[in-house]
Amino acid sequence: MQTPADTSAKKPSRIQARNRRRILEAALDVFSVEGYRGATLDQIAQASGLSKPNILYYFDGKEAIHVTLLNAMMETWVEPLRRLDPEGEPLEELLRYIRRKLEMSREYPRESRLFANEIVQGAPRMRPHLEHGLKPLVDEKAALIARWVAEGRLAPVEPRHLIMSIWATTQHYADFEAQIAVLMPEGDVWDDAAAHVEGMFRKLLAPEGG
Amino acid sequence: MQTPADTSAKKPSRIQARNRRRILEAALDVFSVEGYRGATLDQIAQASGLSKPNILYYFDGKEAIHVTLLNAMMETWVEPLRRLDPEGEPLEELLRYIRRKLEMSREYPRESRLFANEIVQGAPRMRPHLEHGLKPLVDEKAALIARWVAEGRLAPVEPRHLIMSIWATTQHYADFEAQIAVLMPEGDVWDDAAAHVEGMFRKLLAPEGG
DNA sequence: TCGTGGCTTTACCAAACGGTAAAAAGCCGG
DNA sequence: CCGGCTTTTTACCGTTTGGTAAAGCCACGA
Repeated sequence: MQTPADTSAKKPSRIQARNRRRILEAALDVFSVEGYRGATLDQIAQASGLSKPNILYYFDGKEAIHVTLLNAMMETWVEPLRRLDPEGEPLEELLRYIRRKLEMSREYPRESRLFANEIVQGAPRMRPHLEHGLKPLVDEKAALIARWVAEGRLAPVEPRHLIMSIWATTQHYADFEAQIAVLMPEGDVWDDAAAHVEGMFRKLLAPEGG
Repeated sequence: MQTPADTSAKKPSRIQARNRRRILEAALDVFSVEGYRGATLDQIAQASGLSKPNILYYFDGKEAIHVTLLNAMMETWVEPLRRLDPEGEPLEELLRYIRRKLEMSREYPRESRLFANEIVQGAPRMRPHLEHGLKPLVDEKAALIARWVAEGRLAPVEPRHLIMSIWATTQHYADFEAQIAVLMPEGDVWDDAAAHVEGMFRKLLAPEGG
């Protein structure tokens, strides 16, 4: 009786799980390239190998697919920041965070572009999530960094702008991949990027004349 | 006899110039938010105050408007990099470039987002321009920076990744404005950004223990 | 063997899309 | 105030869009 479209139902069958995964996989391909408005259900249908009505059997509509993708992604996306440890050594904690962030850009470029599209276009479907999910976390971690700076364990830096710089430099390699591919010579772009970014933030954050 | 749609014609009348400007202005609003596929001629028509057929009287189609915007923009967009002076003092030249770049993000956020949309979505209509217009310029300036580094007038840095970092950090404030607006406390975001970014790259680039 | 419930397809729809033809309305020098 | 042009509007067109109704398919327990 109840359709698999409403996630509140109890146990998804094996086939439901498989098809929902296939749809989300295909939708990630399409949304991350075309953006929400530019993507079409027909593209997602073709990419997933399912028919359009069949897709609407598993999801309540185009927007539901998009929202599902964004939510699922944000979980893992902010994980690295959440793991920034107040008990750890400040510089090493931040460098580890930066490394992890760059690694995620390399491993999940589609997710990064999905997010980039949503934000560039004004975050119409994510602003609540930003305000109630991301902002408190950023506030918390910014306060932590500010404490580290006050204790002289980090060079003086504006915490929020530091975080912005980290996001900007790391996600750039995924979001602007098309540009990178044209401008960078063949070779280990990601390895060079890791070395460059880590060196850059090490210089910025190292306390004293370390 | 000839329609104003083909730019190869001689003199545009006063009214042609005015309406083409109005269309491009409106189209910039729409394309920079929705991306190419997400934008519609009806939106542009409504935003410009002209009717849809009237818009197609001045431009050969949706794509022609988009291409016109991108070309017009790229001119001014790479200006700052082009002005990087081989005769100048390396650190000051680069910091001036960074300042100018951030200024442009503040002054032309729509243009930045137009570009961001195009690149995130794979640069389908701009790859030729990237290869034949931007790449040679980047190659030239990367060589210049490499020379400065070799001469010991800059701290060792990978030139191309340096340029990427500059673009990433400066454009981020325009492209992800929706996120910035949520996460940053009220106040001079742009002024703080300028101080942060300049300080960051000064530390990165200053030669020796300067 | 027969349902019965979960899954899939076929055949649609109204609205929105980019674009066109041609008539109507301005505009302006003579 | 007229004739010829540029500009604008009206009325469309074929296609694509997100979405729906309903019939068909399929495995499996009684």
